Amino acid sequence: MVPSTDPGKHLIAKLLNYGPLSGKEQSLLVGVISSEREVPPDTELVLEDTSPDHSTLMLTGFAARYNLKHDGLRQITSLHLPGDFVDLHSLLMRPMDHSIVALTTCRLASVPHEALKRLVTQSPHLASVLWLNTLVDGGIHRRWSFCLGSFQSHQHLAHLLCELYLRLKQINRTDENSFHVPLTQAVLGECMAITPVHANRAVQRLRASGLISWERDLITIKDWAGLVSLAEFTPSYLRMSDTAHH
Amino acid sequence: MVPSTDPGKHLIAKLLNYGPLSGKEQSLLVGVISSEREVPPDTELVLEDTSPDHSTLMLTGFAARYNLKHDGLRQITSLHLPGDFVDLHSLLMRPMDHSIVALTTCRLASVPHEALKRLVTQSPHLASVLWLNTLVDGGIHRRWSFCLGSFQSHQHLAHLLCELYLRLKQINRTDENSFHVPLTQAVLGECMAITPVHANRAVQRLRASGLISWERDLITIKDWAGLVSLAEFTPSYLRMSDTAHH
DNA sequence: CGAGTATTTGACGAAGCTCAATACCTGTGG
DNA sequence: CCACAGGTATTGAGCTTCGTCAAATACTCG
Repeated sequence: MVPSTDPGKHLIAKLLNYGPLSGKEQSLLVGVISSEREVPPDTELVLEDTSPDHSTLMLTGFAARYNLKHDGLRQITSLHLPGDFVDLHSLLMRPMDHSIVALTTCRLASVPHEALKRLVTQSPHLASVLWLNTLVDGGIHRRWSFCLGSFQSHQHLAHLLCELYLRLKQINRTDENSFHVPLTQAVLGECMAITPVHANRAVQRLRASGLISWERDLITIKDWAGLVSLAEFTPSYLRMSDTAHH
Repeated sequence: MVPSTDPGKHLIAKLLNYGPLSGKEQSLLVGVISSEREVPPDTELVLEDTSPDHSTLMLTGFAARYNLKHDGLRQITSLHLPGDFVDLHSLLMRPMDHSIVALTTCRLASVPHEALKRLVTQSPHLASVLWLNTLVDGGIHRRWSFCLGSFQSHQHLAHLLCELYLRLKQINRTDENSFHVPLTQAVLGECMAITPVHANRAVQRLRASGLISWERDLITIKDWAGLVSLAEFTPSYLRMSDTAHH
């Protein structure tokens, strides 16, 4: 397997949104990234109740945190894109209180906890940047709770698409107003706590409203302002300093 | 106003669950707690889009984080009890992406961000403990998302009661199997994203099942195992080392 | 007692679920 | 090139949970 030219690229880009990082800090951080590997869809990356000794960084693909209900229903509590740590919190908070699964083929890297601990002890600034990274995570969780509680399915889907568009734009995975979301409607339903059938109806409602088009896994936003308005979307919770809001 | 005998008491007790703290670390932390005050119910403690220069610690009472939908609906995304920082994250993540309100009369203390920053720079261990505190917060958010998405109202309420019982027990605010929750059913409904009418039906369903009794603001758990089972409650996400599980 | 708030109850409507069937899409082997 | 298989998307009909609206009861404090 050929290693990525720059495994820390997306991570650094994201962290730079949160504040400046010296060249030294960047190289310290990139220096602890190792064990690059690729996994097929549906690979369980981290299981509930385990205590990993490393954190996993996404290089390519989509992954999700989830919890299972006793009847087998899977509730996805967050989606992860390239540049995201799927389990940075496992550094301090063990064992895991949820599982993590690759939703597509994913290229991953590992960061040993031991190396991370050395890093945050030696550099209070890097520590605060990583802390902030987990805080933004928490902010996204709050927003998902808000959406789960407050929105009807089509509004919720609109919000999810707004969030995904900006997060993908941040890592250069958008093209104009289009982006690829290689997830089934069933998986999106698991994010929004609705059935595949109803997720489909939400998709069709957004299509019919003229706000988006959606063919295969390619989503095109035809009316960003309209989508934002429908979703009551306010991007500040994503902490992107430079988001081009069209 | 008479100051508390020990404003940091509940906070320290909670943090000790996460790991040992030296006497010096404890006194450093307690040392930055100041500006004790009391506010009446419905006081807005922190407003969305503002950037506080201090974090607020709960000494007594109940408070909540919330977001507003455009139609005025208030979605509560977390509840805060004595010993909780309601906005520790505001240290690094500004401006606020949600508001915070006192649900009852609350006694509060402030911790200047400047002092906190000095603390976490000087003591990597205190930094990691405070980081972990925010991570547990995030874990609670994930669990609330899970409950919002997966449970029917009575199960969700059962889960909320399990969580409140343990969190109150941790700060010695329980008596045997009873505890006071001075919140209206309408407010509990805002936590679970259901209407007051439906929240009431959930309460009655739990009463009818014989799992709890509930008079005024006094809730008594008559069958902990049954409540836990109904709620599919697993307390690990609260990170209480010493929780007596009955 | 009386006003204001909180809880409770009932009848009906709406959002989303279940079940079942159908269409579509992609890759595979013949 | 076609037929097929498996997964994904789509559609429809009936059902459940929860919302809406309205009214009645109970509790709290002055």
